[in-house]
Amino acid sequence: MKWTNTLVPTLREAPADAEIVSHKLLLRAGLIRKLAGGVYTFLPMGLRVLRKVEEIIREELDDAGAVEVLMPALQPRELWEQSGRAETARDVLFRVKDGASREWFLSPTAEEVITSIAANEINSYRQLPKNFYQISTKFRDEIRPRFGLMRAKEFIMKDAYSFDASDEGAMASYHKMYDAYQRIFARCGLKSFPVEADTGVIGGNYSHEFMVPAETGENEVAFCEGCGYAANLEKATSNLPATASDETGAEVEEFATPGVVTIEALTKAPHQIRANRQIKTLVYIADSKPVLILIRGDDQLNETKFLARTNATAVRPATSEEIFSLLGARAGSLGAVRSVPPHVAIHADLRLKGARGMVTGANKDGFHLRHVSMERDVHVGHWNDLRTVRAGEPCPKCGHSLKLRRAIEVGHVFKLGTKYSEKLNAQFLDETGNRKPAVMGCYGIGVTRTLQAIIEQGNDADGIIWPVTVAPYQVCLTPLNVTPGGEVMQWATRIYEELRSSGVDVILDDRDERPGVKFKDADLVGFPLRVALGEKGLAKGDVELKPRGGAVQFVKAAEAVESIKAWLKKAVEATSPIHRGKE
RNA sequence: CGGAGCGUAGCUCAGCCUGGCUAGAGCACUUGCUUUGGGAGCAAGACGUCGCAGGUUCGAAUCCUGUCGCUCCGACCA
Repeated sequence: MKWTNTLVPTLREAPADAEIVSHKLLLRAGLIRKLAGGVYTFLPMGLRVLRKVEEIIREELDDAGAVEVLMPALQPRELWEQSGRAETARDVLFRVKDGASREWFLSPTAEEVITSIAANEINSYRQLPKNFYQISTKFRDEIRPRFGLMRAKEFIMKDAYSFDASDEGAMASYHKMYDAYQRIFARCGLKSFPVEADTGVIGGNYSHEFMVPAETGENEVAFCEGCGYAANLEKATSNLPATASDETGAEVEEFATPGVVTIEALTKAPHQIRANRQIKTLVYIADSKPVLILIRGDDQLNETKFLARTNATAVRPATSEEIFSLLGARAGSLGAVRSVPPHVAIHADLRLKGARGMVTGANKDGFHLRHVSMERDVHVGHWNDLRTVRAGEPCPKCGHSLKLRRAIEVGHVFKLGTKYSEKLNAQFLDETGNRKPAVMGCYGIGVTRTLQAIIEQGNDADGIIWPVTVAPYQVCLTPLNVTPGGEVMQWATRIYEELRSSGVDVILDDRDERPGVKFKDADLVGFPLRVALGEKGLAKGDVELKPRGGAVQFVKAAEAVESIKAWLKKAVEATSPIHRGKE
């Protein structure tokens, strides 16, 4: 490709609405342009990267036995009603009506469609297992699009769905995808790591997210350097000792605490009750039913864990009016010992199990209770791990100290089970002639997000540093004098043609610009190898090879093509350290 | 949806508080000359519905009201 033939609108300054480095560089390097919040056009350089990431995904998934399909973005509303998600996913669904007022959803994902295909086309265990994938535009009405491609209303996702005859088969499919993901991200030059993820109402332990460490990531991950344990903070647990029981059987006693409405305030004089001796009482509404949640005073509720432990589809904190009408007291004086209506379920964090001599609200404004024993005084209906892990707590597997870090979620693998196959009748006949629902898994990769994560991970003050496997062009040929027919252009053209005919991805910067401009642009866009040709060098027969972020080396012009190919070969190998077990 | 901020040239921004002549600068763009190994210099030029609508006023980019859009924090995130 000749530079003057394509469009690479680089910017010296980043548009003011870009906040994080990868977003700025996407704009400055001319990869994308914004049409509206969360909606972007891919310009030639951006599209080339996107296609390369997609191609890596295709190669690895095909290799892992998945097959590509393409499902419609327009999906009939009725299908989503069948799965129940017309309601549960309503907030993210884009709805459109056709001329006959029929309602359609723009696909945010495709479990419904693929499962209906399976329901119609897969009838026998002989056809299983199957794994279908597609790479397509997805739509989600994100409340708040963010950071360019990181969270967009319209984005490109690879979604895959596996169908198996048995649970063991589903696990095998799951692990195949898990392994493929490791290779995909490694080949994209990304340092990524899998973490245990929340599985929501479906339950089970078979969900992993693939994370790219980044301060700007929207996820927080707990991990252990001792044994490799890693989990999304929404899911992470730790191995903390139980709450000590200070005291023996004294009766519950009310005491006045005027004006004290926080855990913090109760730790101070005159009460001086340590936070870990307090019970925090939270009121939530789970699908319109009020519930009490008890957490130790020094702990934080993990809403995701709580949601996963109820059968509710949605939970939210109760409003202050709801709290008052339920318990007759305001937040700050709440407790689960007295005046709790019998229909209200009480959930408690496991860390409170067996705790005695605790302090909690009296459900009477300005009063608390002391000498509270969880077992004796509180009717806990559900004991679960509901707290949020903190850095420094012992790893649940090996006891080492846990660390926390922020990360970008680029992929997710999930064992679904039979939830969708049951609702949408994706059944098959097994060896014995019995009708069974297929056991499903689903697997997503945010392709556009992955692209941005690569930039977030690979950049410096000069611009993007692309891994050679996904760079828009692997080589940027930079003649410093573009006079037609001149010696520099003659050499540049010859090398350019030879590289192209041997399949090297090369862009020829044939602009009549000063060298500084060309160098700055090449660095900004981030081509892995820049080959500069100037009159001075050519007088000695030399051209200059400069890897992005590396040192210059001179090679003879006549040997330039071979040197470039050799460099690329090494670079590709270095980016793909994980080799497939191919015969 | 709650909180905060911002909308002036393709990009970055000044001007607004304290209303006043023809609305500015840098970069980018066009033409010419010079320059030519890390975002050149000089000269000339083109580019604006000051987001939009209404109001106040002799007069509005500037003040007021409404509205739309964008960004950030929070809530939310199959």
